[in-house]
Amino acid sequence: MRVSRTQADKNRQTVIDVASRLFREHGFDGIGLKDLMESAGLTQGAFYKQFASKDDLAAQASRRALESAFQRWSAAGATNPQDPLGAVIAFYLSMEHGAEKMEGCPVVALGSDAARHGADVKASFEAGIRDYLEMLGPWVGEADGEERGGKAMAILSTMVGAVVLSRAVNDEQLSKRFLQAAAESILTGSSAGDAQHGPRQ
Amino acid sequence: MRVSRTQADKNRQTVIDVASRLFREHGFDGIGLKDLMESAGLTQGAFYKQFASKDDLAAQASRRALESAFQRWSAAGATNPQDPLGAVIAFYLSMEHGAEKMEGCPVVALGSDAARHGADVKASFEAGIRDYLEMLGPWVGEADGEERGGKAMAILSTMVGAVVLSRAVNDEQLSKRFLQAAAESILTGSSAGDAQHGPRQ
DNA sequence: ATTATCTATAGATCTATAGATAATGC
DNA sequence: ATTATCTATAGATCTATAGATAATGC
Repeated sequence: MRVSRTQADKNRQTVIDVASRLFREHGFDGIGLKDLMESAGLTQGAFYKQFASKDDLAAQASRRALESAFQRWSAAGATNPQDPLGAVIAFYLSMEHGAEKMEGCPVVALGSDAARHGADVKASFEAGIRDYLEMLGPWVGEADGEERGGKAMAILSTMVGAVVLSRAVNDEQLSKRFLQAAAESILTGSSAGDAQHGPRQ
Repeated sequence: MRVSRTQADKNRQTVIDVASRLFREHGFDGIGLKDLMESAGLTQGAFYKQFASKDDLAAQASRRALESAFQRWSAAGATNPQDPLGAVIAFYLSMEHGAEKMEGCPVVALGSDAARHGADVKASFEAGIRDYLEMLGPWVGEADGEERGGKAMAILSTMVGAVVLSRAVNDEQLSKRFLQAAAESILTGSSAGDAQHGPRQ
């Protein structure tokens, strides 16, 4: 029954990966260790040799989720070096992102949950959020220093809020309008709807 | 043991009120019916004569929470008829609001949870969110119709996102900066930090 | 007679631990 | 000899239901 140390390491990574997705889908309290471990191909009993507690896993899975989201941002930005911010916004503020809770932004999927959890989970979120901000900073096309940081924070707030709101309603049309309004607000730098009234949906 | 019909009605309202606060504090999955009912001064057994299921209560408590939040917006806006938007933002984007999860905005406290729940819970959120938007509409000082609606949606997104982000991190200074950056971004209508670099904290 | 609430409980699930097993690592 | 995983289980808690009780509503 015992496996090699490298295999054990791989198993632990798998658990963290699986948890980073299943927590986003069901919330920290919405899925148990039994289902989590079985989704990773192990049994519940193996859990406590790898993690101190469910909260410990929550913190590690949060970190992993934020890292993976950061890589998606990075990849999206690289598709259009002329306008990386536009590229990130195009995927982040899309209905597709709204639909894929499991792989989507962990701040949206678990932000409300994180606020209720301990310092470890919040530390994971804080580190990931700082990474987001550092990536956004050079893209916001503004002076420097404090102004730039402020603008990046405002943009990130708008993005997160728009997807949270779009996922909390039934009406798909309303969801879409939240995403569009946020994108327009960010890209025009001021108000929404300036450039288009037409049939672009 | 039986109580009058009016008393039973009052009890049901109390359960909904209590749930609207405790769900915001602990999440839908973070508190059980036993604690919920005892906090309302009843026992668990009385629950199912009043509600069809826990999800049913979640939907009703969400509606109640959104209504109560709407009234706070309304009251805040009324304190400064010259600048109701500024007044709402002053309380919404404050550290005090960040601290009071139980009485604060339910979209922030339960947005991630609502996205995972059924159509009833989402209907409650949708109705409340539409109320927010209708209130914001006339305040955003923009043309009319679609533009105004878009701007209201972008502003609401920024507000919700900023408080979600500010609650998900440990560093209080970072929390504050999210709230400030969002407020400045909304009030200047464009970028953040234009008007102030000084010691206003 | 009806019914709002109570006590009690069924049946499932939750986190965490204990002890057995079998393969690794020395 | 150590240890990663397994099976099994303790003890708590969860949602939901059943039946008893006692007051209301007719």
